[in-house]
This record gives sequence, structure tokens and C-alpha cells, in this order.
Amino acid sequence: MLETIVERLQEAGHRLTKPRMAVLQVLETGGEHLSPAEILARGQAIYPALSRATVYRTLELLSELGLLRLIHPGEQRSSVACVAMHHHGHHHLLCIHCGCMIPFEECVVGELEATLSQRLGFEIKGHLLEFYGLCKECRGHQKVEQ
Amino acid sequence: MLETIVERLQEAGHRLTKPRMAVLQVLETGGEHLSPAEILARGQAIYPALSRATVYRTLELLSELGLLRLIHPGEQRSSVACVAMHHHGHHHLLCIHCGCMIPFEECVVGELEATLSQRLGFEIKGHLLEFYGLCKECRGHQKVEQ
DNA sequence: GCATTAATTGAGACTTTGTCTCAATTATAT
DNA sequence: ATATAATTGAGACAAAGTCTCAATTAATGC
Ligand SMILES: [Zn+2]
Ligand SMILES: [Zn+2]
Ligand SMILES: [Zn+2]
Ligand SMILES: [Zn+2]
Repeated sequence: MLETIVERLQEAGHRLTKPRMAVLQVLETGGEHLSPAEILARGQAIYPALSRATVYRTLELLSELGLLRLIHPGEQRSSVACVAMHHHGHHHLLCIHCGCMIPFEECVVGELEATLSQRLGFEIKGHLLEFYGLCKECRGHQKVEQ
Repeated sequence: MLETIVERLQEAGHRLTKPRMAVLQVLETGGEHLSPAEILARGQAIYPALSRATVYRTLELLSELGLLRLIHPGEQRSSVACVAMHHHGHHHLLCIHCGCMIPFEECVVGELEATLSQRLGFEIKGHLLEFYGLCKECRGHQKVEQ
């Protein structure tokens, strides 16, 4: 997986620097829900001089290449850089009370994607399907608390 | 529509203050893609003393009541408080190059929603389906620019 | 290997977003 | 009208994200 990304970077004429490689390593092993701040922290464990600017620059670069997708950037609490490098689409449930995320695999948008793409002349690179509501736990709490 | 919201607010025991009404008015007329900053600016045109804190507090209140949903908060450029007070679900295409958003109406998640809800014990209140890629215009540009 | 060169980097100033506290205001019920 | 508790604005604060610029470094050709 990392190799694919590295290839695509080089194809597009970008350098393979140490700070970049550190970010990529973090992304590869860190799952799909890391915040930029977390990526920075983990990246500095690999390459201590890594700077915030470089994290953002690298994320932007990968976004432009269609290799990942930032979801809900900026949220202070549950800030999530949702990395969808493994799939074309990304799917989860999000609890609006505790902020937990539960991913799921089913994808039901294939046909719709084709329709929209044709109708609107849009070149679709991926998608995000997010359900939001109350998770099993928060569903119980909610009534007691309020 | 505004009346429904006002009713629900009062039912839940919240006051009908001027700053709140200003925010509601903005939301009603401003479409579904306003950022908190835009809501503040437009709100101050109606009620000049309106403060940022109140905008956020009102948005949070409405979220808790399930009346709207913030999407991608915090993004500096295309910051979007996606107000989905009109529908259970919200659907759009997002251009990763120019940031434009094209809404669409088709909803294909009904069955999946039921399945997931049952399987995971999640009380689903709404959903966001977002396709991302290049819009018609940017699709052309892209090659020229780069 | 070594030099050249243009891409990339880190530092840190800066802007914007979002949160919090507290004293002053105000909607509501009586 | 008064009492009371919710709500407010101001402004301090914290965190996220952007930008500039001089210094570094990966790639290319020798
Ligand atoms: Zn996710
Ligand atoms: Zn929860
Ligand atoms: Zn939308
Ligand atoms: Zn576009």
C-alpha cells in the first residue's frame, strides 16, 4: 500500500523526503481516523524535526492526488483526518453525543455514483457516507442525564 | 418552517430571544451551506449586538434538538455549516479543486439504515452522503494548469 | 562521488475558529 | 411590576490552519 503511494508521488514528480515518508508511515499504520495533530505527534516520533506545516502540506498533496480525504477537519474535540486511502468510499456511524465512530463495510452508492457522474459531468473520486445519531450506550444515558 | 423550529424550542423550554431569532432567520433564508462566520455576519445585519458565542451556542442547541447538522465545521476556506433542517438526509457532490457544492435529491440509504440500526443498536437521526471529485469546470482546467 | 538546482523544509508570526467565564441583560411566569 | 433563572456580549483564551522566508535536501547530470 505504501509502495503504491510512493509510486504515485514519484510519477507526479514529487520528491521522497524523510518528513514526507514519516507522515506516510503514520498514515499507513494509524488507521483511518487520525487528526492532523495526532499525525504530527506520531510523525515526530519517527522524524523529530517534523513540523506542523509539513503535515498539512503533505495531507494537501495526498488529497490532490486523490489518495486521502480529510473529513471534519478542524473539529476541536473529535477532529478527524479520515484517511480513505484503502477504499474508494468511506462509511461510518458517528455518535453525536460521545463522538465515537463505528465503521461499516456495506456500500450502496455504486449505481447512484454512475448516474450523477453522467448527469453532472462530475469526475467522482470517492465518497463519504456518514450516519449520525446515538450509539448503543449514549441511547441509554441520554434519558437519565437529561 | 421557522414556526416549527420556534415551537420545538419552546416545547423544550427554551426562550425566544432576539439573538436566537436572528440566527434562525438567517438559517431559514440562507440555504443549507452557511459557515458559522457567515451566520454571524448576516445575523449582525439583523441584530447588530449578536456575538460569536451566541451563534455557536444556538447552533449547538439546534443540533441537540436534531434540527440541524454541522458538516465540516472549522474548515477555513470552505467552512460549511451544513444545515439539514429540511431533510433527514443530506446529499451533495463536493469539488476538491474549487470547493463548489452540488446538491442532489436521490436517497439510496433507507434499507441500509435499517440494517445498521438493528445490527449495532444505533439510533440513527440522519445521514450525510458526499461524493467528492472534480466538477465539470475543474476537470477541464486541471490539465491546463498543471 | 560531486556539484547544481529547484523542490521542500522548519521556525515562527499570524489569522481564524471555537471555547469559556462572568457580570449584565432579558424573557417568562407569577 | 417583580422575581428568577436562562441567556447574552465581551473579551480572554486555546487550538487549528496558513503563510513567508531563509536554510536544507533530494534528484539529476556530470
Ligand atoms: Zn470514517
Ligand atoms: Zn455515543
Ligand atoms: Zn450539503
Ligand atoms: Zn470545481
